[in-house]
Amino acid sequence: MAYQATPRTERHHRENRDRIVDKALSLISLGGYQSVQMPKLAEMAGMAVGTLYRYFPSKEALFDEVFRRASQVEIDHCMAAAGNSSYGPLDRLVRVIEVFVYRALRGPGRAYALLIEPIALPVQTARLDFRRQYDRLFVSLLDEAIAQREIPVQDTGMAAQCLVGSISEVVGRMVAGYEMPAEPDKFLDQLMRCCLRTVGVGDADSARLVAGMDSNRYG
Amino acid sequence: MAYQATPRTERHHRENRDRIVDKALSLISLGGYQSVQMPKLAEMAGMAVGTLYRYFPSKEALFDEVFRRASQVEIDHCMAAAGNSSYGPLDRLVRVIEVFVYRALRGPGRAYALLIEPIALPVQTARLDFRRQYDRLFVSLLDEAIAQREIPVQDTGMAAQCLVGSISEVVGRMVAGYEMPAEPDKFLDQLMRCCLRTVGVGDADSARLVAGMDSNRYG
Amino acid sequence: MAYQATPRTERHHRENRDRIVDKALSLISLGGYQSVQMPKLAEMAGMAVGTLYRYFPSKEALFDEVFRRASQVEIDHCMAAAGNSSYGPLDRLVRVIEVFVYRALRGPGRAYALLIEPIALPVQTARLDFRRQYDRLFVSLLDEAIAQREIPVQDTGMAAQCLVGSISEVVGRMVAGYEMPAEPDKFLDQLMRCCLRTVGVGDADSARLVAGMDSNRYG
Amino acid sequence: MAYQATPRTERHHRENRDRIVDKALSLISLGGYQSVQMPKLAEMAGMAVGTLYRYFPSKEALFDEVFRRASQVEIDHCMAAAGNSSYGPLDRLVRVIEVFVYRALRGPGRAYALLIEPIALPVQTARLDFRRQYDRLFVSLLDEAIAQREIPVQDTGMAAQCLVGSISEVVGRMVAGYEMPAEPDKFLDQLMRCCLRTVGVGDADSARLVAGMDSNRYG
DNA sequence: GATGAATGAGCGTTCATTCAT
DNA sequence: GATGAATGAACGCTCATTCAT
Repeated sequence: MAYQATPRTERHHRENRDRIVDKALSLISLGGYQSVQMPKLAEMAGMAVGTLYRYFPSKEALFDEVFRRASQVEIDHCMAAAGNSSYGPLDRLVRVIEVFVYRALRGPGRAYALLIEPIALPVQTARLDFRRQYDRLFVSLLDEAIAQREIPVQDTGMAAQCLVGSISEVVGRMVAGYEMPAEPDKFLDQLMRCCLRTVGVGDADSARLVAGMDSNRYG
Repeated sequence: MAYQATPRTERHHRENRDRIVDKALSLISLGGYQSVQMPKLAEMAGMAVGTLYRYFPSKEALFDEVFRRASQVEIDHCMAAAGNSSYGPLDRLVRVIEVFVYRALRGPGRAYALLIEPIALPVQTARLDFRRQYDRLFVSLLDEAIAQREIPVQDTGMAAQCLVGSISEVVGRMVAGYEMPAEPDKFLDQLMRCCLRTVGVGDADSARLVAGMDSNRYG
Repeated sequence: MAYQATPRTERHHRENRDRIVDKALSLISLGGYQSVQMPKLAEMAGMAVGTLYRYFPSKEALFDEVFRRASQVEIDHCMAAAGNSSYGPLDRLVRVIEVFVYRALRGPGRAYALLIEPIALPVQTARLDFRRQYDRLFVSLLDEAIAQREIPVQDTGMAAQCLVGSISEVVGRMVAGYEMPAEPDKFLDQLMRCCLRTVGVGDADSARLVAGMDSNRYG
Repeated sequence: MAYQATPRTERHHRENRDRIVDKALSLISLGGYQSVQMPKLAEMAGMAVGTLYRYFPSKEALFDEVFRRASQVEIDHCMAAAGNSSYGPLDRLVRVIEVFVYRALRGPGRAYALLIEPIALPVQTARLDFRRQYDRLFVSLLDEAIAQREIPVQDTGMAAQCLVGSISEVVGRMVAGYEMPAEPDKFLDQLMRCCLRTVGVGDADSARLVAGMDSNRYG
């Protein structure tokens, strides 16, 4: 056999790395970053402490990776929602926000860790990157919406940041208190109207956009 | 002796307490909450470790005080901007946002600590309180603006949270990177337009509102 | 007035000293030696911490004094019981043991502190002195009993130590657990028989000696 | 390889644990429980502080183990002396007391720590257990002696406590002062007579029982 | 490559004692 | 003589990291 993309050791290595990240994310989702202790994590991942350090030079580097991976999963879900080109850009923006919010509500521990939980400064950079990815997603949708004259001309970079900030603030406050809103749909509806106003869509037009939302679609 | 508001011991006590809080805030502004170690702080404040504990029962209690004091200064500035009743509610909202942003830009370390710096959970509560005070301020201005038909009827609680989130996000990203925007005035102008759109003010009307802004007024 | 045994300052000094010792004994009786903290004690005694150190050079010295005074009170009660010369020496021995046991049962915290509570080594010396005083009391009663042929000739020093040990052990176990025996009178009766056997009095003769016991006599 | 009772790591672990306990007992024997400080102990045991905590979850747990081990050695010696069924129960009682006393005289530091040294309350429980084991040993011998009509019917539980108290008191005073009696044999003889009287054996009969004692037998 | 026992600097906190006022 | 704020050495304990096997 001439070609072997992933020889046994390499696959093994990747599997171990994945297992570490997985278990770390589990711990973080349950008890936050500070609940992760290297010996405990090693045991959960079925390996020795020293082995952890073959895969990650430090706890911080591990957290960075965990953070980036978990973020990427969120981003991917939102990208998927944004990518369905059979809808207009504003409809897709609405879908993205829906996905963001509903996923946060269903995995509040993870959302808390990604959005607001205290973490070492260097990892904060990753959090900023995470948010910047949302920016880019929003910017592209807003630029498209402007091109199609669905919303007025505006500084889309700034608008995107405001969207990220608004959604994070509202969702973050909820998950920080581990309280779910009494009527999630109505709550989301109000948040959505604010977000749409932020990009120049009046409440009259919002009504049509949010009409088709169905919370059961999102996992 | 007719007047002795603060006898020597009382003044001394307050001065020590203030010095501790000051030094702690300095440390926090430079290296974040986690960089504050009681022995180090004691040395900086020119006293023994035990003395720290005469003033604060625990590190956590100290952080709480530091946070609340610093927050209160910010809130007070914004309240002052909101209180000038010779202007309409929207004008005052614009002034509050201006103050919020300019103060953050001039004291980025402090703003970072107040807005986004990782911190122990119990102090997070104080941070939430801090944000809720902004909420209340915004809600009262927005309710007034609705009553005067300056903005459309809306969920002002949600709008207030979105304002806090938007401003915090935008300002926080700046101070997290310790980068100042190239053109602060133009930058603030864009942020203001977003905030105003969020509460239902179109860009056409924004122009008038932001016209009178003068960044030199704020310290 | 030519003679003044206790000038004002001296009386004041003694009163302060007494108050310190009293309060310390209260604290000890409630929470043990380790519950005594100098600042707390100073407050209870209505004086400053520094003043405590004008009366006692160290905490240990204070404990020593407290221990000796409290011991002396116990010893005095037992001496009183031993001193009533209208009874025979064995009757008086029985009375002394009764007093010892009943007082311990009524003030278990104090008894625990005097008999078994862990304490700094130098104060242990005072505890040994305390026990030696009981020795002497027992020795004198036993010598008298031998002279009157109520008990056989024996090493009364050794017998006295065994009495102190037996009573302390039995009482100490009770107060250590803060459990009172279900039937104190019967319990004391059994202990008394053991003690009397130890000095050579058979159970037949014990019966007569313990007959007149009345627990209501002792405070 | 047919036999490997203790693989290297296990043996190593046990050796370390033993070394810690040994060093702790040395420190205790010299300076008492309160003289044991974890950093100091770690140094003496040739390991880091953290390593101590791999073997014992807390200082208290360590003390508990040290106390129980040292106690068990004493108990075992006494049990051995009690178990030689070729002698009658009273003879064996005498042997047990002999062993108790002689061992205390030869290791006064250890005896002091086990019997009277001040110690944290939780470990006091272990000390009480230690004494209760002696109780049980004495009770079984006394019950047997009553069955064989060697001693009169009596409350053997109470008698056992009195024996433990008497012996501890007498031995404890000696070791507390680190003074050895001038004539150990005669001293033991007197103590023995007291103990025997306590269980109802007159001095006349004691003489026979103590006749065969030989202090050189005990280590 | 994997192991996991060992490390030790560092933490927050306590409290008997001191000494300037 | 009295004060009580200040002291600071010492405590038990943690846990990310290392390295001999």
